[in-house]
Amino acid sequence: MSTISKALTLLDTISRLEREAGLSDIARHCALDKATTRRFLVELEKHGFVEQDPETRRYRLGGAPVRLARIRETRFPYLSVATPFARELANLTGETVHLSEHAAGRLSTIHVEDSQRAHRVIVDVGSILPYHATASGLGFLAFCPQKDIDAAISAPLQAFTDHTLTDPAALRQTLGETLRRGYSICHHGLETGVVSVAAPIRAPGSPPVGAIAVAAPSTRAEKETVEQMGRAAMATARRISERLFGLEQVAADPLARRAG
Amino acid sequence: MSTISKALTLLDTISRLEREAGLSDIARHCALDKATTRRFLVELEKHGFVEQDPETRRYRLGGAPVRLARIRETRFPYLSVATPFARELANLTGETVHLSEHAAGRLSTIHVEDSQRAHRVIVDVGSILPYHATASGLGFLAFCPQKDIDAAISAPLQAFTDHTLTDPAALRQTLGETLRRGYSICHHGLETGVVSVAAPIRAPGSPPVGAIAVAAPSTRAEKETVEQMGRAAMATARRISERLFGLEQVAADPLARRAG
DNA sequence: TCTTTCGGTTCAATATATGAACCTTAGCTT
DNA sequence: AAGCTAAGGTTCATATATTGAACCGAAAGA
Repeated sequence: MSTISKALTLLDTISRLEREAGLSDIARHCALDKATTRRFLVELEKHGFVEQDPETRRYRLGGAPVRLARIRETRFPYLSVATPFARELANLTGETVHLSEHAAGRLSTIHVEDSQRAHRVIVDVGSILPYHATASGLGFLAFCPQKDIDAAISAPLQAFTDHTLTDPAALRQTLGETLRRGYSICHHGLETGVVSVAAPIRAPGSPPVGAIAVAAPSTRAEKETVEQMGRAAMATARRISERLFGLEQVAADPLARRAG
Repeated sequence: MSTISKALTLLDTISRLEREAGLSDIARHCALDKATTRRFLVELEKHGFVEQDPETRRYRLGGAPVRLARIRETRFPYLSVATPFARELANLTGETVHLSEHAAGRLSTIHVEDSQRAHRVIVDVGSILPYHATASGLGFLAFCPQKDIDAAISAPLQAFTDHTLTDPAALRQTLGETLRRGYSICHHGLETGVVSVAAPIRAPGSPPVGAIAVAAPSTRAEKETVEQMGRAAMATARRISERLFGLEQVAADPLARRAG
């Protein structure tokens, strides 16, 4: 194992510890020699990734990641990361795939991979996806904190078709099912003749950052096909989430584990 | 130099690049061998600190720091505590406010609240603030122990403009004035046409953790305005410090700790 | 008081990092 | 289309950084 890997694993271990820890403690947790642990800590401290409390001599996570995270946020390449996965999912399912981002309290389409088929669903880049009437919206909302769900449901729920879910109680039940299932299903919610499935792109400790959805004409959407697409969307969303936020945290998330 | 340091320096270099960069580019920037650079990148990628775009094969900052930064924030909520105060200060002054954190021996910008005006100062998140050439740097350094001041002044002092303070004696005098005044003033230190003021965010018994600064175009920076902004920055910094560390400790005599 | 454990250090043994040379592919010039 | 350049990536003998048992002094328990 490379030195870099060992050091970054140590950093990860420190980040997982509930409280600041001493040298011997950290060495034990990482199964590393005390001398090695110390050298790693000193190097990491030089670069601000860990801090040592001058009084207790215990070590804690440093401030350097904050700067990196802020830079990352300003350049957040959500689109370029997710696009290849979306294309893959489009190739796999043969249906139109679209990617949405949560911003300004709304879910908006930021990328579309069109199905290759002549008879296909068209989704416009830039279109707003209502929470209650799209698979993306449901898949996103189901994994949000309760207060966000309450806020979304307390808003007026427009009926786009006669299948659109507008009853708060029914909506809550659907969200519960979605949460348990790991992906959402929406029949004719926004437009008749369209069935879609979606799964959230999830951030550790935050609401999801967006969703990825597959939309198919209902003539091609038998129960089994819908389930296959849903599972594929969920797997793709999971892979995107892992790429965006790191493997460990997503894997450690209890909800994600339950879903996977 | 240790492998860890080299790898973390590489990471830092990547974070500074304007755009995603290719392998050879990064190797050149870091003055490292291409093979070494590649191995570092692979290791860093394994841990999510860098990402490689599968299409362009270029490398960029990864998502792992986001997770670490979140953890850091839950334990030491500097950013989330200070941001509302920064916004308030920006509203009050009508000028761009930026917040910096001290880590790895450098002061880096971790948050910016832009002025609402069309003619305003632009500050990039992630940028490094030299001690001798920015209000943030001066405001931070003035409240550090003497040995830190000596260390900072003994380093080469680059002249960014013809107003940049590069004379050690003049710098020491400015730091003394800053300490007595409670906030720093910097005219055209890093860039001509910009005047800024800053005050340190202080931790009891330790050097400051960072600084908060107001930056204005010099056309709007008359003496009285600068003094107003300085006092406002100082008051804001004090309130942030109090929120982070509690009232009593921050209120204690600052100079008593200079020996530290 | 004695014992254990702590943070931290040393240095010979050794595992790991290194980089010149290499390969393949992509894009540009002639 | 041939020829050139520079890209990303790989190999392996050499060189160097990493390793950890043994060590130290201090402090916390017994």
